[in-house]
Amino acid sequence: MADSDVQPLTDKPDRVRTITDLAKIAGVSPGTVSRALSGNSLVNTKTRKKIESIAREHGFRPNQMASKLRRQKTGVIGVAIPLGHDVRQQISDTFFMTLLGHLADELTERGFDIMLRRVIPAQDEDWLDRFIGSGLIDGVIVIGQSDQFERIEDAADGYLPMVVWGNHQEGQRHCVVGTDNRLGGKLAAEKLITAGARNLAFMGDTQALEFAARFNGAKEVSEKMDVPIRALATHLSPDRTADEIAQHLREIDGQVDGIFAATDTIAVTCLKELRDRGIAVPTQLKIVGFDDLPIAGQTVPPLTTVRQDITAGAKCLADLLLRRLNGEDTESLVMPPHVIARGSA
Amino acid sequence: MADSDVQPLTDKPDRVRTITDLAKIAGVSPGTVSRALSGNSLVNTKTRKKIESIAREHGFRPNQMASKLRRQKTGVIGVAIPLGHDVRQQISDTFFMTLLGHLADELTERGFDIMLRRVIPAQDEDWLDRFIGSGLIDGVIVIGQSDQFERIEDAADGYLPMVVWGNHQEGQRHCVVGTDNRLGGKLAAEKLITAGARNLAFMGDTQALEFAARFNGAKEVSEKMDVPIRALATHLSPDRTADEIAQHLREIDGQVDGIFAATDTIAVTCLKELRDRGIAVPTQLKIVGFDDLPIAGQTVPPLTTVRQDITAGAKCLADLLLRRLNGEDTESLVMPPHVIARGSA
DNA sequence: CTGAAAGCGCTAACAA
DNA sequence: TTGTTAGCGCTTTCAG
Repeated sequence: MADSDVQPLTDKPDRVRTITDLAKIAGVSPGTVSRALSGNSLVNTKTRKKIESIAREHGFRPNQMASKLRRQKTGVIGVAIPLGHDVRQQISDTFFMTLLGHLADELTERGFDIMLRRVIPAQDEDWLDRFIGSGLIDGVIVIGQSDQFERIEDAADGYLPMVVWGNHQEGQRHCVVGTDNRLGGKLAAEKLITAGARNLAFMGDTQALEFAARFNGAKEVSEKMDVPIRALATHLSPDRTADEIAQHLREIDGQVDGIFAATDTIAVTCLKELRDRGIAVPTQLKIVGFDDLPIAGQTVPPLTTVRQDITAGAKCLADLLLRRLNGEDTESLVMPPHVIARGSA
Repeated sequence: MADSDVQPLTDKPDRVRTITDLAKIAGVSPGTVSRALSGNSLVNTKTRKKIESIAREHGFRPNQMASKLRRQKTGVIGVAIPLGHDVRQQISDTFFMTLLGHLADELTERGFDIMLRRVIPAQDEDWLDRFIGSGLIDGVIVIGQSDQFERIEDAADGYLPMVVWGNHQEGQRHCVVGTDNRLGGKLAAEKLITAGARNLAFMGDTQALEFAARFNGAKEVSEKMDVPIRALATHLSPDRTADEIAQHLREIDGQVDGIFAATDTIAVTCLKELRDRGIAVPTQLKIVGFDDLPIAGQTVPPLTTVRQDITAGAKCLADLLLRRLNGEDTESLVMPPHVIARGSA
């Protein structure tokens, strides 16, 4: 007689939360409810209809956590964005966010949910294994290798369903999708030199693998053509980057006549800075970017850049991951970059 | 003698997957392992050290799904992006993705994971209740009301831990964070008129609540100032939008001298189109955007726009959600917009 | 301080 | 076709 007659006001009395509640109301066993609601198994049509209608009536939603635990399948893909070489680089980086957007479209399309995790490797050595071993996800997509190449390699040895967006290196063990950055760098340098530049600078953070490859490609061409090229370090942190770039441009004033920017974002900032300082592009200084973000077509002059196909990249990441989820040991995929010639070089 | 002596080659013999495996090795009970690893409970220091070292040695990671199920807390925040009024609008929309990025930063900072879900309400009536009732998340942030205002209202009645990015309406029941779109619209129209425009057009999809409010604000000012304003519909789908805008600009040629673009993205496209057609901004035609995306400062002429503080917005969303997670029934938060005067008006 | 035991809510054999 | 039962791997009383 203690509290059985006290109707708690906060709870609706007939709230059906579990499959067992529902089973009681329907006068069947929990197993039958489970089968009826999951659709595939063999259940009498009449029983199923009844159960479905009761479920609808009471707004019943099965607890996915329990289901996932039991079935040992989550239907969730983890997406990790390691912020390694520059802790201040935010997840809000344009290229990565755009890729993430397309990835979300692709994975949703195929019925997967996405668990997004921003990771700062410096603060958490074990980030990848922890994510993989968490039991929360069926597979993982890593967006950007940052400075975590070795850690990713290690994880790949014992874990198949992982695909990485990034740079490809001869003989690497993890499955990567990305643009041929080295080739992209070559194309950029060629474009600048063809356009008449005779003293080049690369602007970007060469600690990041992909950027380093772009620089190396450009360097190869420069050396062959006997044109000097220097590297100017920038950081991706959006608040400091503009100042750094301005600083660099001041230092190289008059010496350099061709800039290869590691990303369109950097290129656009250069463009603006040069305009402010009254330096004409492309007559006095030529610029080539990388990525071909939507903004590239909108600047003045429009940015000549090396295109990465983000949409195709996202599709490939999803495709390969799904195949790996099925046990296939897929090859990496390196996509060819293309120069988009606009007005800046 | 059946299979106990058969060592399966696919499994490492000493793989420790469960807390029970670990307990056996350590010679303690599973309960003790759980306590030792979760840190908070009272366990003999020596026992704890031993368990921790065995765990490390075998690379043990506790299964989070099981833990979450048992504790009835997930540590996961759902982020839903409804794509209602325009199915073709991709999740890759710049403003939303930027907001998502900052949100990810905020929530990660506070120890939450993020479950991202792109939703097409037209295909799934029940999207919000399903997400909420899934047992997968502790709370939900909806980015953009799209055309789902009523559904969100309904869900809010029975579910506290939800915060929405969007427009605020007098007397609404769900907790929203957003910019005062109506005021923003007023400011934009005032700016255009002050700059000398005498015939305005609003460019954007007025089916979306937020955009409608921006338009209405602008209309209020126009009417008071006796300046005509017309609405030109666009869609957010990135591939079609440019053509639509070009079409509109052709139609209004010579009649309109001030454009209020619903977003910076639209404004930038206008700018480019006008430049291609040799129409001078701001002399012949003035333009004001909305959002103040990074790109706004980089165009030629730099875009005059109405600023929404995305970073602050993300912080607020996270703050309010956390307070709601603690049972507090928080108020909505409407942030004031600011005109950023640059060159286009 | 530690062990035993009872579930979190669901699914999948195995029986009936 | 349906009910029963035994867990998925973890946490948390309750005893000791």
